[in-house]
Amino acid sequence: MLRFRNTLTGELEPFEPIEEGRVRIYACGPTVWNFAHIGNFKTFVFYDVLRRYLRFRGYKVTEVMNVTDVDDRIVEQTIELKISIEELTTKYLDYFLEDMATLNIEKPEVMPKATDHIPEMVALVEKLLANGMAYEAEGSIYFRISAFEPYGKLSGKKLEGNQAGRGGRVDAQEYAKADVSDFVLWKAPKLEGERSWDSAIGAGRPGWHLECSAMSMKYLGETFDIHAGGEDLIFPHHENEIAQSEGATGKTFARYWLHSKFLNIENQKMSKRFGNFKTLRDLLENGVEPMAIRYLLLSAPYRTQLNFTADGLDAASASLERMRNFVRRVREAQSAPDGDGAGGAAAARMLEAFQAAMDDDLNTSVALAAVFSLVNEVNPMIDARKISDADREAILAAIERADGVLGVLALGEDESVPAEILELVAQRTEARRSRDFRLADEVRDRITAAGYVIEDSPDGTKVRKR
RNA sequence: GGCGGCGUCGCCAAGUGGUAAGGCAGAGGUCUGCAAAACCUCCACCAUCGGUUCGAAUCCGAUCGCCGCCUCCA
Repeated sequence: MLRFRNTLTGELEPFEPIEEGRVRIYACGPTVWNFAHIGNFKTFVFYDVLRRYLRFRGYKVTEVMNVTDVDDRIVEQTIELKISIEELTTKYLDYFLEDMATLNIEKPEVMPKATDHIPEMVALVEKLLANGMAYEAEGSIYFRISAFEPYGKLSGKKLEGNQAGRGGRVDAQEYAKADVSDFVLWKAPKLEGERSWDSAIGAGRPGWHLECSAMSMKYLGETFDIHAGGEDLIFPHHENEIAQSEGATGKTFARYWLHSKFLNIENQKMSKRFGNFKTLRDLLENGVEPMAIRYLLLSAPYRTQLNFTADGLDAASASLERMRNFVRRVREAQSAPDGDGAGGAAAARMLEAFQAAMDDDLNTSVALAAVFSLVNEVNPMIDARKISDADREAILAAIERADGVLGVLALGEDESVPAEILELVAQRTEARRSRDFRLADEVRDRITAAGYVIEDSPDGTKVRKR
């Protein structure tokens, strides 16, 4: 039985979608004003594993990930650079999509932009104005928290003990509010050159939380299954989404709330101030392979704080290498006609353990351990030539199925070796045959330098990338 | 001030009452012309102190240390 830890209750709950066989997910996406950083991608890889696993479990998945293309930072940035919102956000959205592909993150079914949904947001605000949960002040419109009784149910925060501004993040633009805790739904323009939209509720632009409520309801309905995000969004973002959504519809907004913990870099919070702020591109420039990054990001369960380190990347890379070598060995294993089926049985056990682990709130650490158990069981069988054709197929199918969720092996990738390299391999084989090992080693060094690895085996010399 | 999380092998990291998964790194060995890959063997008194229990890394309390959120950071 698949279970998730629901932030709303703190409990591990059996997952049951509203509609049989289909899951509707809303995942908080990027604000496209800059390059996304590695911490962002911990969360986005989590979303990806979530959707892939739901499909593994037979569900049809509809995931909506919003693209925030208007907010304070974007507005300030465009004014400073004297460019349009479109110019800035299109550029960084493109980079973002590239980065997602680099990390083998599947594209969500819907990626709506906030600026394309202004009418939906305005309609939501009108609804809240009509039922008295929102009010206008100096041209802006605010949500009246005192009008929504369950406020705080997600984050467990009580308004009394909560000191607004304690974290030093008070709204710099000082909007007028009836209560410090109230949040803005619609912002009247305050800055020179600030982009605003004319509407029935006045000229302005949407507040932070509004887009998520409007767009999730549009694409997923007033109540949907899973709402996911980073832990920092629990309060105030998701708390406010609940208030304005449920305040408007009177219905449960999202049923399961899943939040991923942040990562640290070398045991330290990632921050520009500490100089340890890393974008995906920074890492790639330093020669880190993308799949090692993905592997590291999912090597710990999404709800644990991950320590992202250079050593960790090296270890991830080596772990991946072991997995890839295993797949290659299984593929090339000589068929044993009298195999006893132990390989196939091990594959079945792996899938069972893998599913049990993932069923437990997506425990990717244990799921990876299941895969390595298979590696550890089957490798000796390969050495002993006990793998039959049926075993091989079962093992490869099981690995493929698991990697459909993990997405780290790139199984379909072209592994062909260029002719120049094959030529060198032939030269070396010739040198070895004439026992000219000096020359053979020299040639091997050249092959290594070109990024290929030589392996001599009883079945002949093999060469592969990297 | 309010709310919450965490301290497990050199590193990463599972395990939430029955006696420590997995990966990386390391040591020794097999195989190899040498390597590589693979295999075999080895590698943890679970922050500290006290308590509950037949039994605790796991529950309770205290202490020390680290971290997150508290109005626009995933």
